[in-house]
Amino acid sequence: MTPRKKQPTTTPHTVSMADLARELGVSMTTISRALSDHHSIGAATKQRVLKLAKKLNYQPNHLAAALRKGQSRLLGVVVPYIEGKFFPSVIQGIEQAASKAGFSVIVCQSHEDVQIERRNVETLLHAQVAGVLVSLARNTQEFHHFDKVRARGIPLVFFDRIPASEFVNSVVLNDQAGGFAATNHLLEQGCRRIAHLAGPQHLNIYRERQQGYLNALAAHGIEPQEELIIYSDMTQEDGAQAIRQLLMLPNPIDGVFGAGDSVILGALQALKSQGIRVPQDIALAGFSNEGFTAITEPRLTSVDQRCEEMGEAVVRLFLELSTAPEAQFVQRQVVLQPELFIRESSLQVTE
Amino acid sequence: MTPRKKQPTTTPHTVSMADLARELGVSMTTISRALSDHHSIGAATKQRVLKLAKKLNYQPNHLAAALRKGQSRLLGVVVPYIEGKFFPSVIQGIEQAASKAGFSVIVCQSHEDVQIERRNVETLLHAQVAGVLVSLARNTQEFHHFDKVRARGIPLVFFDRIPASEFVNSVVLNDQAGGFAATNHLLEQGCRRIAHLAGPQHLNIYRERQQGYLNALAAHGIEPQEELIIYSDMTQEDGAQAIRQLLMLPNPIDGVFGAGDSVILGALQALKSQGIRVPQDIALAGFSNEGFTAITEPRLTSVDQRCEEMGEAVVRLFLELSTAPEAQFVQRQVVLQPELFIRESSLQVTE
DNA sequence: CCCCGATACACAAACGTTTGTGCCAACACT
DNA sequence: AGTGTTGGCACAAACGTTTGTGTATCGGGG
Repeated sequence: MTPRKKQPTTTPHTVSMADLARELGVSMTTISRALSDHHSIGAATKQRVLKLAKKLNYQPNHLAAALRKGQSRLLGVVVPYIEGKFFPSVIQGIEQAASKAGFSVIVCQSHEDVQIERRNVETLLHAQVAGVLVSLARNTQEFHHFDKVRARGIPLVFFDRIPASEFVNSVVLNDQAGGFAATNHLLEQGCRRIAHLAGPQHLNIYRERQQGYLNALAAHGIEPQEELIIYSDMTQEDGAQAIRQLLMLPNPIDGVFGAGDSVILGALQALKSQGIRVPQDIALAGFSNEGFTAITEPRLTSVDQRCEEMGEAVVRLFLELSTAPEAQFVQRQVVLQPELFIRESSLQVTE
Repeated sequence: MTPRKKQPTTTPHTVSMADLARELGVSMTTISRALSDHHSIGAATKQRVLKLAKKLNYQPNHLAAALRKGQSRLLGVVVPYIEGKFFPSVIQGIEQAASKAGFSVIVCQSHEDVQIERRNVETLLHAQVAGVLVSLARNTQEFHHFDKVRARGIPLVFFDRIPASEFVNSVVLNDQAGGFAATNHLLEQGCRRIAHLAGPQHLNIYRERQQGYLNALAAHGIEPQEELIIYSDMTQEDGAQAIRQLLMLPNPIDGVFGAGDSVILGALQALKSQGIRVPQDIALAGFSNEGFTAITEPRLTSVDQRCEEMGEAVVRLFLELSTAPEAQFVQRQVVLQPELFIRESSLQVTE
């Protein structure tokens, strides 16, 4: 009875640096340095190591490296949600730029809940990420959960939805320019009484969009009217509700600029159900350039947010922070320029 | 001159188990076991450890644990894309179930490219994930890049888009039942010549949906017609193109079942631009229950895919595989039942 | 001939956990 | 009193890297 070896159903023992070292009769130091192209290793040795590594299909254990070096090649991202167009596109930009720099990306959703946002940040720290990239939940008004990130000396970058009046690094769209462009466009199309469907004012983006709206009115010498500004959470239903409210005003409106596309979609549906023509009676313009803006009838004019550029910019900022740690103490803000996509919902109002 | 201590601008030295041990005058073993609720540690000691850990704000280094234990608490997900509704929702389900089980989730997009898919798998293995969850890219016809995953003994679960004729664990929707339900519904509404906008046949989901279509026809004693089945990549433009082609047939059609919502959206737009009424002249039904199905006019009937349930099921399957490694050698397939959402695009065709 | 600086590599100590094994005391049982 | 059992803890070796320091050999400049 030949003592047959037990089947290696156990862990297939991934090949480690130690194996390479034994095989080549050199020390692990040499292996490590050869693989990371250290200058103190001869070209010939490097070649031998590389060759053997390929032959044995050596896979570096990044965990061990991360443990030893105290930092991983993982990037953590926290976003409110990943439905719609904006965040997926930004994430796409982040992934692309990150992978170029040799980083992988973890994505977490806060679902607009600061509680979950807190947990997400914890999760990411647990995963020993090298950086944390955040777009805030709607109800985040307090930012202590990010202190831990800074305390660990990990770069922290906010994008799009950033903390108000905090000393942070961030990438944002010039929302004010976007709001201005959209409103200005409506004005140029002949609108004179333009309503604004505004978002929660503690979020920078909605404040800025509204400011753009106000500036555009001012630029055309039009006095803003309080009754024309409707605040809400920007859902589709909110948009319909707002329209019902606006239609009850004595002086009819002739245009609406919404700080989001969903709210404008709701407005459009409410208008159509009342038999009001868009854009002939009331012109519409939204914000975000969501996919469905090209589906509705008429198609919706909207402000595009340069999503992928934003993702790339976020990663660039992260890389700067991580290579120059002293830069932690200066505040950086990158501002991207939006672009207005003009479609039928706002065209040919006059003539 | 008091010799003031140098500012600790250096690494804030995160508190480790060693610190706890020193503070409490016990060994690290005790700390580790107390924290993981090991039975050989006294209740009193556990309390002391837990209390101190909280007080010092001890954060476990999961990297070290993963290194030691040879497995992390990270789950890798590869999907073709994260736009639209389906994948975000599935991911949502995955995240939820995973976080309950103490896992975090990394998401990668293959962008429908098998090359990138390969790289994604590599990335995930580098990140030392505990499991790999995949929905295939459109052009993935060969599966060797997944061998490495199995070789490392890491659970591998496919969902929705799964390899044809491979020995794998998977979670899928009963696409055939979905195709049947949609087509059957059109038939019940009075349609008799129903076209099918089919997808790439090497993808299981599209084959199944088509089979459901054929079965429904057969169940009503209707002979399928080759000319009524149009194959494409299922984009919006493909849908419009297909309609143009179908309208040139001598015998007019009275219904269309599309294997996706985008392709049906294109069809709807093409029909409307030709002045053909939906659903009076031609009824429509799609697949996926995308968000925009409730926006179009008329709203689109569509098959819902139980996205979140799928995500949960995927994680459940992963957990089974990882706790019972011998189960690696049996094939498991979970099948979810779809649900038909009936809207105006298919209603009241007759009478 | 001596010293200096490269060049090329090895030693060994980290990084922060987990875990098999060993030790000791206390207790219960025959 | 001797034997077995159990509870409670410590020792030390892993896991797979990275890296500061040490130490040869060699060539060339003084």
